[in-house]
Amino acid sequence: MFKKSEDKSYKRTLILDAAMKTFVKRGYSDTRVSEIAAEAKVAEGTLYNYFPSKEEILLALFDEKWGGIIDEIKKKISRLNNPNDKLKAIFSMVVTMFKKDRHLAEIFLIDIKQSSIFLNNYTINRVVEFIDLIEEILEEGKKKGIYRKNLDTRVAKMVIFGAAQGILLSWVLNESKAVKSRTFQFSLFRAARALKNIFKSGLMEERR
Amino acid sequence: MFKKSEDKSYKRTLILDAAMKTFVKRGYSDTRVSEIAAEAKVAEGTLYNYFPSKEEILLALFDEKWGGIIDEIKKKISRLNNPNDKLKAIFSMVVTMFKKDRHLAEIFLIDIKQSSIFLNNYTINRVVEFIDLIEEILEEGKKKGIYRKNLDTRVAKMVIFGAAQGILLSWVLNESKAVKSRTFQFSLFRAARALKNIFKSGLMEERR
Amino acid sequence: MFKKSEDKSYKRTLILDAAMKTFVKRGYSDTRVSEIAAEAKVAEGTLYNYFPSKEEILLALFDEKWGGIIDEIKKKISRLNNPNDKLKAIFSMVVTMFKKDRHLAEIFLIDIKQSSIFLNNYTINRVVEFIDLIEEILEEGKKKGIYRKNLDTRVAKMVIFGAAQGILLSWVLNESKAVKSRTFQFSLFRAARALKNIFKSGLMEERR
Amino acid sequence: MFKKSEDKSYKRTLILDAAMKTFVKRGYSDTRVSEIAAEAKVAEGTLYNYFPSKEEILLALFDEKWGGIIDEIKKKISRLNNPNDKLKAIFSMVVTMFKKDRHLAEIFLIDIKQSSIFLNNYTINRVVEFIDLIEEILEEGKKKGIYRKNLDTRVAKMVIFGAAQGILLSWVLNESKAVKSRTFQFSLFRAARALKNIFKSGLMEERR
DNA sequence: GATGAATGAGACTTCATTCAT
DNA sequence: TATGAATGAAGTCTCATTCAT
Repeated sequence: MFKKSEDKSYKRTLILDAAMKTFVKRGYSDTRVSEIAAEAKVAEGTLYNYFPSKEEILLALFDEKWGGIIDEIKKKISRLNNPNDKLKAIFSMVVTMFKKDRHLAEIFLIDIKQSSIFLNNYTINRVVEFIDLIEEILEEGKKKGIYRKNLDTRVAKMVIFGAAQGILLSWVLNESKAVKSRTFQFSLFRAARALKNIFKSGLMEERR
Repeated sequence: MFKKSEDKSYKRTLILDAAMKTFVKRGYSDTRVSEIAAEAKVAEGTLYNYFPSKEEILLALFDEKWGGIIDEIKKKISRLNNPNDKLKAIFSMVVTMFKKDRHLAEIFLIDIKQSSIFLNNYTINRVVEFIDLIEEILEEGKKKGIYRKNLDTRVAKMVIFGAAQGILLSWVLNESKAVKSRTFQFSLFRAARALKNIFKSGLMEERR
Repeated sequence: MFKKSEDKSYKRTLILDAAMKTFVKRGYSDTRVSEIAAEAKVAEGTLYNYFPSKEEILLALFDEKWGGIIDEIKKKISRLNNPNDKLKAIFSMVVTMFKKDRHLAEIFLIDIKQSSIFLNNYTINRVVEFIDLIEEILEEGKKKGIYRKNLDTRVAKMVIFGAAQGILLSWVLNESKAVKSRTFQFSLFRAARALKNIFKSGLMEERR
Repeated sequence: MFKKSEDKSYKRTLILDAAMKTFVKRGYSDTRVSEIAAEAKVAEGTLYNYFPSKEEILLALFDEKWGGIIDEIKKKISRLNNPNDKLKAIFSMVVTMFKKDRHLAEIFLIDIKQSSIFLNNYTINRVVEFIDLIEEILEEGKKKGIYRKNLDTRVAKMVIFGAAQGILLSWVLNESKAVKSRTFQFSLFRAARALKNIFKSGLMEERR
């Protein structure tokens, strides 16, 4: 009762959350509409009162969940000057948000290449937007003499993005306990700190 | 004719190559058995003379293609001493192989998390094996005083693995031309060199 | 307000009219209950306060709209003696009514054979009643020596009924403009006159 | 075995025949794909090896069954001169064909107005083609002084077409035994002869 | 009574797998 | 062994009907 009146799109959110959970767990193609419905605790038909198709659920998911993050990130870093602080702010926000909304982390990992849904679709652009944002910061840092003159920013942005994905993957798999290995055992915050160090100083021991 | 008699599993290879190409292009779930058959230029029924199911094709693929790489990598780095050289050798081999077999690069990108096929399955272990190989090298480097004492190797290995994935993604997307953006414009070799620099010295300008 | 209180079954009529319009436009099976509700400007649930099911709406429609016509026709021709006048009266009434209520014409065209609803159902009997009425008139005309002795009345009634359907179809299609062809271009009254001539004298030039 | 090799599109024909039977019995929208499959004694999936959708089955049906008749009719009447003979030939062929292929008669009765499939679709043109063919013959008859000068050919063609439909409807319903009434009891050939008489001399007793 | 969101049975269609040739 | 038509389980989606408000 309470929740319902609190937000007239309560069910819509329920469905999006359920979809996110299942898309991430099994992948888009292997997720059954019936699974999303069961997870959301509504009838299958109800999904179609809120979204015209399974595909539109995925697109809405990207648009609303992921798009929101980017907008927040952009607002935040616009108030910062130092490129280092900006990158740090980005990671800090991403990590914080992911800690808050576990499934958000997982959407970061959905394979953006495979599905033809994404290509020729503006949704992927929100991801590209994020990636290009990193490149801008790196370029700015080069101009200000903070980053190496010979830093290849086009490569670096993918490295940073990939690295972030890799860490999240570890974290997600670690908690899902699906894989038992030394590989996956760490806290997200500790990982973010380690990541910062790697990009700050590389892997090498300080030369004297 | 000739080829056929040369190797009694000629068709098997044909099918595996076709499967790799299509799995990578459309993802495992979105690939139709008929597509694999068409790509391999055999009848659908023929596939089932060589593999008991579609899933087994994927497993064989990982096992033979990817597994082969790991074995080669292990052999190669066992002859090296310096951890830096080992990492460099790994990347060099991966890059070279990917240049040679374009689709191999793409399999690297198949979402290893999504498919429930992979979890609870020994196949993922070949990937984990690769990732853990990196950790071993990093640990060795720490012991030898080459890498920072405070390097979190569990994080670092995922960062390196993710970074490699990110670069490959750029490369693959770049050539598919599906996405137009500053994001994806570079050669694989240049990228590998840039990656090395990032991990060697970080992003920062050398302090004097 | 006024209309509402004027007739406690005001909504019932609204719904029947809306149903007729949509059944005719799209056919019974392809008409959605939601379309009827929208056309009637009531909520879907409201329909079920007046009719127990979609099917019952169709049956009520036939019964009340079509049945009314037949009753009127029967009353009218009971006051006539000459079979020719009777047939003429029938056509005249049908044409006049169709001009007044466009959709009534269309219901005449609903395929009475297709829907299993109609078979084993008394509704079709109102149509059969109409058809048999024609036969009775023809038989009467034969007895009175007005129609040919060798006229096969069982065939003739279907011919007349079919002819009337054909003309209405032309008229309806003509106005819907859906089909562009010489086929469909004429006024209903002119058509009725032509129909009369055909049945009066056949197609042939008068022999002298 | 035998049948199969006799015609490589044996199954296709089976399916078309089954579809015709069921479409006619229940109407297009109320026919389930599973019913067609059952009638054809093949699996549901098999239908989709021959037709891309249920709708395409209907279109193929019209095109091949109905289209074939029109072509044959056109060829036949092109060898005749007298408009009366032409009309007679048309009816004779239609009747003969319908006697041979019972279901063909029924397709003649499928509601050509309801389904939006037919409008804006060339299929309906085959029906219109048939109807216009009648008009041409009537016009020719007028020019040659065989038919009445004041015959409205646009009306007459619909009357003739409607009449033919009416007769076929009687015949079909008669055999289906679904409706018990004096209405439907006659042989097709006798009906055709009666039809000819009606159009030749009208309903009226010969005036002396 | 009126509403329209929720429901779920059942429709069309896909596609991995089988099997007769 | 190779083929590809046939199969049918299972998927996505529709829509008549119900029911809480």
